[in-house]
Amino acid sequence: MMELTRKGEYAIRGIIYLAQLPPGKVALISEIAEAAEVPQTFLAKILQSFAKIGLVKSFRGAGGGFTLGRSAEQITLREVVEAVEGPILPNRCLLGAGTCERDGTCGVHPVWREVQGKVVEVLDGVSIKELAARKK
Amino acid sequence: MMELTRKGEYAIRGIIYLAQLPPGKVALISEIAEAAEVPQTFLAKILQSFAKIGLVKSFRGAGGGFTLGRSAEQITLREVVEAVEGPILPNRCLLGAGTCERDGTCGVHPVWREVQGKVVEVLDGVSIKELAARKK
DNA sequence: TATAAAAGGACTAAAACGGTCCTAAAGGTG
DNA sequence: CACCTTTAGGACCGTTTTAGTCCTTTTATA
Ligand code: SF4
Ligand code: SF4
Repeated sequence: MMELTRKGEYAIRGIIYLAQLPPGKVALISEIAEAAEVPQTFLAKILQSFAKIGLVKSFRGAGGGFTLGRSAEQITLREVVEAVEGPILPNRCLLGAGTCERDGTCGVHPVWREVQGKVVEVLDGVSIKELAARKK
Repeated sequence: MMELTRKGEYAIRGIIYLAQLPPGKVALISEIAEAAEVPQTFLAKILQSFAKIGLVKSFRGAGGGFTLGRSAEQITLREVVEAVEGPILPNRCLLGAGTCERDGTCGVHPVWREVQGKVVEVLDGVSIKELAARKK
């Protein structure tokens, strides 16, 4: 249960690599992919989607590449994971009231909410900066 | 991320129904399925797998059906979920050392272990008995 | 023996996963 | 301007998982 997909794993590795670069330096997708040991074209898709939401910045043409969209301590692991996997939802009924017609009386519902809360708390508590530093 | 499948949801509903029955009473799969609002043949598969691991007991023939394998307070939500979805694993590398060759130096690894711990803690903390009582 | 269950196995459609590949667009460089 | 570099976007694809159904067999009861 609850497995991170490859996409999520790759995303994290890629963004940590970016965080380990000297600030302002741009990295080629080929460079990131190699360092993070991730399929290049797949990672490209991931970083492109990150660029759209501002998590990273991208530059085209010669001398282009990717950089973090903001400083590494302002990016949490949760953001990265959710950007790629969608919101942390142990069960569908957490999406909104009425998703499950039983949610009013259901005793399990609050348990899922608690699980969600705990996971979010952990993932929100760790920044990419921390992760980048730990690895060095 | 981390979504319970229908199978898991159905399993929980089904087993809670069993827990709400007077002790010793057996329930037909058709009865459970209707009460829990779950596709009958699908639930049958689930309960059959539960019977194999002793989570429920099954009786064939006229007057047969399903009962809990032990008392409801001795069955945790975690057991039910894991029986149907497999172990709680936010990431593959938690399966065992060496699953990811990076796990030695990886700073993210401990985060997943923490997530796993929290989720297991919550799910272990709630028994089917509690859930059955809450719903009544 | 007839009947009433669960058990087991085969099968399926649809979605998600885990990518690849090709073309287009944008930005530098000579 | 032409050319090269690099990301962006879209189409495509094989495999696995999900979410079931259906049919036959076995076991137990009446
Ligand atoms: S039955 Fe309860 S736990 Fe299951 S989906 Fe509905 S509200 Fe959520
Ligand atoms: S890189 Fe780290 S988090 Fe990712 S699978 Fe390997 S050990 Fe786990």
